[in-house]
Amino acid sequence: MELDESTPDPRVRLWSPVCQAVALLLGPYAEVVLHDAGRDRVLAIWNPMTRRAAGDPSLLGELDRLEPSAHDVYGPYEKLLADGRRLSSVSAVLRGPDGEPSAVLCVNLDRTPLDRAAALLAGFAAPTAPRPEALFEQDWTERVHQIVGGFVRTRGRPVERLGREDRLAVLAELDRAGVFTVRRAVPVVATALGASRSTVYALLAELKDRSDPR
Amino acid sequence: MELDESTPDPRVRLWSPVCQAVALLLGPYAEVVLHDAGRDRVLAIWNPMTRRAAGDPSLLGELDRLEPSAHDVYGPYEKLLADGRRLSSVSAVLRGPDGEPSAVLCVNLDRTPLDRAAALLAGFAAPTAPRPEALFEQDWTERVHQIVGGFVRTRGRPVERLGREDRLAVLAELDRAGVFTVRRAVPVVATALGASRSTVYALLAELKDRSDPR
DNA sequence: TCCGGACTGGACGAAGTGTCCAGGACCTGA
DNA sequence: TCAGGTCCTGGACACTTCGTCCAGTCCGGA
Repeated sequence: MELDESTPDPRVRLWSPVCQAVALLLGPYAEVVLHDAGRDRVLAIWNPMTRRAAGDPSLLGELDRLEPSAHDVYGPYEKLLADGRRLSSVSAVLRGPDGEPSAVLCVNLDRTPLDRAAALLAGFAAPTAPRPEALFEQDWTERVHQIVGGFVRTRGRPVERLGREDRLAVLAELDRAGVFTVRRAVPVVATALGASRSTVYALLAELKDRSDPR
Repeated sequence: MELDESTPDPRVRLWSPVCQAVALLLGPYAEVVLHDAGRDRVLAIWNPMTRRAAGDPSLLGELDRLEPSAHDVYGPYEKLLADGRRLSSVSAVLRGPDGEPSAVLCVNLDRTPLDRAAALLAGFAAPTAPRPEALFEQDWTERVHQIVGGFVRTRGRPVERLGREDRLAVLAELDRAGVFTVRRAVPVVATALGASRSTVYALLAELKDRSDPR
């Protein structure tokens, strides 16, 4: 475990045993993080999988997805580490005796070994099956223009005359279509929309914070 | 083992040790059958999964699929038992000292437990509702694992034992699938392949200059 | 035991990404 | 016509990701 020794937080003392237990149980492939939700900082961390330590900013957007929920538990949802590892994560809001949120617990489980094991077992002596031939959308540029074009048609006015809301709507659609997971997509979209790169980023930011006003 | 004791066939004495070894190795989920190809009868059987015994007709069409082949080994192919169990089967033509076919060996492996285990592992802590919706290609990470997994299956060896050529082939396939147009794809692929980022780039470069030696 | 090829982590410059800001275009009401 | 908005823009910037390179390590074969 790594702790900020200078400030022995009572919350850490309170929850440390559970965290430690979970960390031990799930072995080297699970990281347990205790967050200070208010300050967006790491309170303590067990089996860290990245370089984060107590006191660091929380990062990783572990607290982003806490949309209202009846129970204080979220997930499991998928996260992707920079080095490519796939994580399954669950989060829980921890409340003090007064019922007020006091910390957030996150458990991040590295799925890679499981995935590998599953693939291994599934492949063991398996019949040489036809490959799951699966192509991506080859020309995503085409797709962008298609979407923009379709939108323009429904609004009945050319790209240059699209208003702010219109552009937001197109961008939302493009985003839903996953266009922005593709490399170099933003400049292409900007051009297709007849807007600048800056504007696209600005609109994108606005979209994000409309759907998740924090 | 069940043998037709009344006719101690020399072929059985000859092949029995191998058969027994295989039967022991693959435990209770594999059946080993020695056929008299000419007479279409069972010569001997280890760990029988059905009621067949030595002397019974071969049934099951185990000898049907022996289309001409350079090597005398066939499969693995899939068979289905009456009770629904999925089998992976391999057959081999066994030849005597004179080079003439003398018997046919079949190993039938019950895949059900493996399939179950694979499903279990794959589902362990799996995200219930992964990331956002997407029309384009929502979980390309999944796709990467599928492609790699499928490939592993055709080669019949786990990821860590793939040779250089194998890896090149997987990468070629991933590339054809357009995986590398996606942001942050390389680290993910590297992890899935159990290789380093450096290696993936190196192999990718080699692929490129094989197809375009300039 | 040594050798050579393949893989690795680390380092690095190049490219791409996202944010910020000081203009400037445009609208709108006075 | 002007003042005060809003929105967009290009440019500058810090930061991340990409792709390359290299010295060191691992490993199988002579």
